[in-house]
Amino acid sequence: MGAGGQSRVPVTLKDLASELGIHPSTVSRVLHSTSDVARGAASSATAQKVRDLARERGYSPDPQAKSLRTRRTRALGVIVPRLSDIVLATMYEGIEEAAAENNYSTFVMNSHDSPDEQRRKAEIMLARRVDGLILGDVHDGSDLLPDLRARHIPFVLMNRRHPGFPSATCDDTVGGELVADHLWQAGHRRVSLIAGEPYASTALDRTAGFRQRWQDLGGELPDSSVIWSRFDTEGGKEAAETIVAQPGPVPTAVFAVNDFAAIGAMGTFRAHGLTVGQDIAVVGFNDTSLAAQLPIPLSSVRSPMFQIGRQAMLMLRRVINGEQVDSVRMTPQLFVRESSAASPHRESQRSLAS
Amino acid sequence: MGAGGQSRVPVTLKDLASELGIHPSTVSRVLHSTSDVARGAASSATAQKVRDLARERGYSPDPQAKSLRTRRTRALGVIVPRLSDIVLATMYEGIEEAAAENNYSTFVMNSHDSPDEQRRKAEIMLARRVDGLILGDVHDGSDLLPDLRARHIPFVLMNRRHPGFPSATCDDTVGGELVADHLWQAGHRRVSLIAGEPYASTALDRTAGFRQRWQDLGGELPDSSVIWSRFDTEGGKEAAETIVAQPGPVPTAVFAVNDFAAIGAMGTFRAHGLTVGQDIAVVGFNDTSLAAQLPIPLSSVRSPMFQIGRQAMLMLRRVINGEQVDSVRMTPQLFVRESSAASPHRESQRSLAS
DNA sequence: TGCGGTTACACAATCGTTTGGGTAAGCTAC
DNA sequence: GTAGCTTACCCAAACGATTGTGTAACCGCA
Repeated sequence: MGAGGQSRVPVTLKDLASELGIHPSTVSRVLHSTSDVARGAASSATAQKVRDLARERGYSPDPQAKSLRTRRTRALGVIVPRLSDIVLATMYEGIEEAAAENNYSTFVMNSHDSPDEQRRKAEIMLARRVDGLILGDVHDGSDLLPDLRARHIPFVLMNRRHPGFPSATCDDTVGGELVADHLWQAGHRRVSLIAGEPYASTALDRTAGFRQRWQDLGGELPDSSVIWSRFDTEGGKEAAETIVAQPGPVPTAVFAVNDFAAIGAMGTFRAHGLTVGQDIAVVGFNDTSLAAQLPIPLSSVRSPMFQIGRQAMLMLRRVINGEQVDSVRMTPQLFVRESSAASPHRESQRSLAS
Repeated sequence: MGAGGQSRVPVTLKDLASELGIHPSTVSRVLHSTSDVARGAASSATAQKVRDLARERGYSPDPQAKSLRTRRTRALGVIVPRLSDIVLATMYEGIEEAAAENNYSTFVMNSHDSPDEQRRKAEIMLARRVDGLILGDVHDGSDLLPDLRARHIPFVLMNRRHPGFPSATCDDTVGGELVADHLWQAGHRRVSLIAGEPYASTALDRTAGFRQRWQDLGGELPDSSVIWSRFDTEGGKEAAETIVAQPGPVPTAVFAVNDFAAIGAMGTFRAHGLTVGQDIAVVGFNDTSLAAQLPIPLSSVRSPMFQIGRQAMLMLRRVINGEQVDSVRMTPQLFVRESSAASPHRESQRSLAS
């Protein structure tokens, strides 16, 4: 039987009203009024009877009818490249938690990082009349954003930022700087970057942060040492192949802007006879739950993914309520593990066995 | 601007009707009729004018108004333990694809594998008046299921099955058998299982399938060699600690019913000086994208996660339409990689260095 | 006694669709 | 010429909530 008792056809305001011999509008006002005294709507005795009966019958207002009248659905649309990316999935968990706390529900869709799909999915969400959108897959120079703004649609960005629009992100620039400091202090001088997708602000900022700090420290980072790649293991693998195939000595350290790319790269290095953590240092980004658990634990920059999701939802709520909001950039933290704990070998001019 | 042209306040049937000087109901019938001749509702000339104007104004019917009238929301509820589990996230991608193809939208929520939360989230979904539920987190002996059935709520199970209810799953029993065959043929005789959570049919079936086949082959598998654990890396790590701490020789092979548990276990074995793939074979389950890319590539049973998600959605659609459906169990496939490619050492009675 | 002010409700319109039932006009058939 | 059938529409009642505007009844008070 449980708490619900809800039958197939839900009970309506009218049902409650006729059972109590009063008008539906009175029931509505009682159940609706935030203050516990139903302000001028009903006597406290009636109010109590209404509330008791509502509870007993398991009344829950029909959201469709409510939305029709109020023009608010209390539903949000979330668009991410793919939910099977644990980074976005974790952010979504933050969104869901904050949404549930605020009586919002969320639709999620995958755009596979394709601008066309992104637009299509956004239109589907809007056709559903969501109250606002959280976009987790903005591309550099997207034309969807100004479009949405022109149509006065409430939205915020998540994970990736875009100038002129509110976003909840990790401070990726700082994240890149942390890695530069760490590798420099460990004595590395010859490094390569697995830089991610050039249309994503995460990749751009992490790379830029690293590069700027590295150069400030006196390091060199030629363009050829910055390899753009996909964010997954396959992308990291390919980038690592490129790195080992380049003329000259192999770098003593590699910074991959994503843990999965880092894992892919580790596999490749190992296949080429390099021991990660000894012959070559590897640092990832996001500190996904896997990083610390890998056979060779991976150094990684922890970004507060769950909190970013929460923030994004809370920001969107404020945008929906017509408030002005500022972007937030949450501070990351570097966790150094075995994959980059050692200093580079002296005889680091060694070339590959293969 | 763009394809939409949709302004802030969407255009309604009445808008179109008054602009054409006809009645809203006529417009509705024209836009509604599936056959391209609007059956008796309007002349083909009028019908064409209606369709043209609808397209031009970017009309899209208000789903709330429609639902209010039709008592169907074309929304589905999906409940999973957690979306940051790539297995469930991948299944969800399958659901989303199939849902989009059928003009359904989906709400997803995380239950964290807690029966209380599962029930709470289900009630939230039902309060939203979803047309049906996909449950990806059923526990053995759940009382929610009969409850939902008594309330005539359409639902299907996904990933985990439960006797008497329709589900889309991997054939986990076969999966376990595949691993037993593989390890037996490779010459292993002393194995341990990292068996997962005992309330999940996935864990139970994979374990049972392995165990049955192993015994059929003439192997022994004492209860003490079956370690129940969480599905994540941490769980795998702890289970592996238990295994190496047990009296007697370390097993030559370990089957973890989940890739993440397998990865955690690999880390532990390595920390104990065992080389995975040489001193100890490890096999995982699900063949997540990571498995093949690990520094030591992980043997794993591939379950068609995406297809399971698709199937679940298609089954639910049929349940919603009042059809009778049977459970589907999709066939898994074993991929043997370095982590279990070698045969056990001769002098496998060796004990740990630590 | 009568007046103004509250209290405690009821009434009805409205949101945007869908859908069962009209009905007027035109045509066919006899 | 009219019965009967189509064609091409219109009308109005829902669906379940919210909300602006009545309005009786009652109270206090002069």
